[in-house]
Amino acid sequence: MKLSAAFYRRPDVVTIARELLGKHLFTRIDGVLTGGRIVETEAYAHINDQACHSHLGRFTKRTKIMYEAGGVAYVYLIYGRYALFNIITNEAGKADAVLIRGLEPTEGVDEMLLRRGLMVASAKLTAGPGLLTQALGISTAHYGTDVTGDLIWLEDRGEQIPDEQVLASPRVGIDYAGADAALPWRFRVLGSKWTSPAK
DNA sequence: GTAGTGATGCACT
DNA sequence: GTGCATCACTACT
Repeated sequence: MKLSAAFYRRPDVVTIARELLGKHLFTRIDGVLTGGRIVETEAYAHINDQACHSHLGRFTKRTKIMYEAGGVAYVYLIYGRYALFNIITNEAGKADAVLIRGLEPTEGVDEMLLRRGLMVASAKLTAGPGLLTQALGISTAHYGTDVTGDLIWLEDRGEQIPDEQVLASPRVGIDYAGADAALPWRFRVLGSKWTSPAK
């Protein structure tokens, strides 16, 4: 079952990030279906969280889309090379987001290998947020794409990840956020080799 | 361990 | 308008 806009428009972004584990993310880019099971996410909240691009009402061209109602993609370029894929949550004007960091490939693995320039499927295929976007064909061109549409969407396949298989830990690479960097808003499925390699 | 990449945002004219 | 510091990362040694 495809996740509806109502799923994303709930107020608690941390809960949404937790619930996205075990859901499936699909893209149909250039007519090719690719996708997999989400095994790692991070929550970013617009209030009380300096790590979030939209914190304290920062409203710029880049973060504009975060102020839309939940259910659209926020894709942005980092370090000049890599696209990172976020899903906007909460209602319009409340700029929360969930970053998708880890994906276990299930559909269109051959196409993903092609996009990544690899010969065999390994953890390298989607090991890291910048690589899974490459594998799925997501780029900054998909900034603002509706994630309940036919280009990029998420599905609930009835799988629940039990709490004892979920690891909550501090987020990655956001030391600049000071004390907020310690918030345990990164969620991973324990034991998956498809979670990102970063500390 | 370190190099590399370029859009972005802000300070300054 | 120009300049430049910053960055939620990956590839390579």
